[in-house]
Amino acid sequence: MSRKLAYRNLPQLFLKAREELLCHFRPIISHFGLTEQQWRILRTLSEMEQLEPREICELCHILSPSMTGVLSRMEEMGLVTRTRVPEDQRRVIVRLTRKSEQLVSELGPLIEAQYRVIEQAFGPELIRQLYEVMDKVIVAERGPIQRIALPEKKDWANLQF
Amino acid sequence: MSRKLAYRNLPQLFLKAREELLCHFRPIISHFGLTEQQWRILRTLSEMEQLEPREICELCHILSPSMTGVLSRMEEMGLVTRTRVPEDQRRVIVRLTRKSEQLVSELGPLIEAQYRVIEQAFGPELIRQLYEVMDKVIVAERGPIQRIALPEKKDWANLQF
DNA sequence: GTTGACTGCTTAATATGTTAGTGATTACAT
DNA sequence: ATGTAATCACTAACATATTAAGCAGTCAAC
Repeated sequence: MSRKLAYRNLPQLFLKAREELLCHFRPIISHFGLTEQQWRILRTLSEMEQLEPREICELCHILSPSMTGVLSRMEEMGLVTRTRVPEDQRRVIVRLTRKSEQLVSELGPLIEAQYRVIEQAFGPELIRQLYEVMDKVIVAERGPIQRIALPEKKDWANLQF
Repeated sequence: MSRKLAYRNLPQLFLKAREELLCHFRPIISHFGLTEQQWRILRTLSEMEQLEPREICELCHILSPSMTGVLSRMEEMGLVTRTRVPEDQRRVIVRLTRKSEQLVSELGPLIEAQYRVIEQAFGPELIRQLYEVMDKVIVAERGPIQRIALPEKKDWANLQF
């Protein structure tokens, strides 16, 4: 009767490791009145000039329904502009404003400085391993992963005992 | 005029890698009407017999304000019981119910099976490296990490250009 | 025994995550 | 040309994340 699963909770491990890193950047980002998601978008847009919402979703790992709210708040703050594509009325182009370009040019160096501090503390070798392993997990040059068979669905939530 | 930061967005990389893993477990968990957080709690409680909310917060990486809602929903579903500690009226003991113990004993093996499939696809060596690097990031046998100096706060959000 | 600091859980307010579905628009096959 | 499917952004409903603050219970110094 084994009480413990054979495998440690891997997604939870990622969550913890991510927080261990993020806690060193969060103060910087919130210092400028931004959320972490907003900074991801600003950083990405500063490198890509202009993007459409679904491209930003893909690059920043934010789901489309969240993106709607995030972008409209950023538009209200004057951080981005949204313009419809004339040729395709469904699509939208998102760009940085002068204000947010200025913001990125102030914030970017601070983020980089913090990375250097972290690299110093973690050791460059660990950072290198980190990128390496993460890329192996992500790139995933493997075939589609098998999905195990699931038993018939029981509505545990409403099941009486 | 370098447009790109010298460092890749590491927290975002963790987010992506985590999602790459989680997407293989999410269907299993939601098949039983659970959320990912609920499963984290069930799994932890099944290994620890009984825990107090703040301990669950620590172990499952869920903040206290979220925990309140998650636990009360789980209590309503009959997955956990919450009883106050007589000696200290502030504290609470959370336990699994028979129903949720049953649930874990059904769900656990499925999760393990999926882990084996993933280990197969990723290669055992990658999984080993993964645990190794993650632990290095988390254990953090390093001194307190320096915090860079921040410039005077400007309220960019309301700044007019 | 009061006062004051602290602890543990909760509430409040806002932002985002997650799943499902809608409406308008475009692309495509007939 | 026209009906149909696909695409894209958005809305809705609910759960969780995040920060700040509230509130009752405990503990210790006075």
